[in-house]
Amino acid sequence: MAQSKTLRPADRREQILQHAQRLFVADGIQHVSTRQIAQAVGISQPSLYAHFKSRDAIAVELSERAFALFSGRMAAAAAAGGSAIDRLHRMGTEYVAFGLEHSAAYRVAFMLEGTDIDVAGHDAIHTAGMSSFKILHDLFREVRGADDDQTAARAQSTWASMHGLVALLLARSNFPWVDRDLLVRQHLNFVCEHAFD
Amino acid sequence: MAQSKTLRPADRREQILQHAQRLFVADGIQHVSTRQIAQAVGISQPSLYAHFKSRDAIAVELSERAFALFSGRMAAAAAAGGSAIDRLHRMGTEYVAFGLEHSAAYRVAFMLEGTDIDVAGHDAIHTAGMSSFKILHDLFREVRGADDDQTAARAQSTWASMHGLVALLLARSNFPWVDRDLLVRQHLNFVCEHAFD
DNA sequence: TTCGCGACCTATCATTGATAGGTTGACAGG
DNA sequence: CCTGTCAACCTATCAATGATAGGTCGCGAA
Repeated sequence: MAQSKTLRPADRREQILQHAQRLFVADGIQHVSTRQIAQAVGISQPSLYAHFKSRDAIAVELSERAFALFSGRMAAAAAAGGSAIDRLHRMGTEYVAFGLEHSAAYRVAFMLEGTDIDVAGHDAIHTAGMSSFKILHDLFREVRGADDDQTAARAQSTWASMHGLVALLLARSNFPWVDRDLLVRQHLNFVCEHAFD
Repeated sequence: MAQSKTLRPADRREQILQHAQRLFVADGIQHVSTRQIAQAVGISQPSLYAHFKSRDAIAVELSERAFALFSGRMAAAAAAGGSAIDRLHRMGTEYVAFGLEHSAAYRVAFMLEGTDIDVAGHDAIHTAGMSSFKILHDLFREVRGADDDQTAARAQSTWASMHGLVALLLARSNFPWVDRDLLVRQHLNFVCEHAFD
């Protein structure tokens, strides 16, 4: 090790997160062991537990950070001008782009099969997800001028459509998809075009 | 054990599958250990390996069986009469109903996060999934009278919308969804209504 | 210079999926 | 009714995993 034997805790923490993120993205969260992470960092496996309560806590922290970004992007997309359909379209674009870019975080937050992580117990992720959905829900309330179950159902349905595209592209990457840009563009157009009918 | 010490292999196999299915549905596939399954059946843990190559092979076999059912239901929905939109609506209804009823199988096939199962290597599931998508794709080809990327994209987009609803309901069952029937009905109406515009 | 805190290590645990090799019950041929 | 073969089953064990216990030693404060 060229580096000094001990590091400031915060720095070591960042170092662990950085290596873990790289490994998670490369191999999938559940295929990365604590020993792999420790080896990449250059410390012993039990030393990880001085910085994180558990293996999943590392994944959760990475997701929390990614979802702070997510919330911001969704809010910005909703706040920017344009018609309601324009705003919805922009939110959808951001949603899909986020899911595909931060696939490891997205999996933890919305496709939590395969980890024991219960998102409900992690406020930062839960809050970011709920507040982002609230932005979407508010848009539907505004346009429809109502706050009933029908309106909520439309918002949830729209979310489901967005999620479905991201989730399928991530989970079945070997499927003979058409060109991804074409698919995403057409899907968003379809979902947004009649969203407020 | 009241039962005879040894069973016909086929019977023991069925017995294992039956108990495994119950446990998988109750606790989630990845939280069920081979020892739990063995104990439920009343045999030793290594004895499972006389009947199945691996733990995941049990989940795969259950999924294969469920997906045989799935293919049949999708084909029947497409073959029944009515307008193109009627047929699409019926397929969507069957799709969502299947996913929610056979959630463990659906997870293995389409949400394979959390297991090491590579569906691509399991022909029965892969074939059932592909053939079911082909039925959907054919419907779009028929209605649009074309077989181009646009048409394929519409079919894939529709699949994504269906999947999204099932996947989110399964993965985020604690979310404050509106009444499930209302949500499903409205989602299907929305997806199908303008599908062929 | 010395002392204490804590970041780090080695050793170890329980649990997991999976394998090796012996044991015994059931059934066929005499 | 014996006897040999086959295989379903068992116990013992493995390697890998996430996690914990307890000792060690470098760094900053006194």
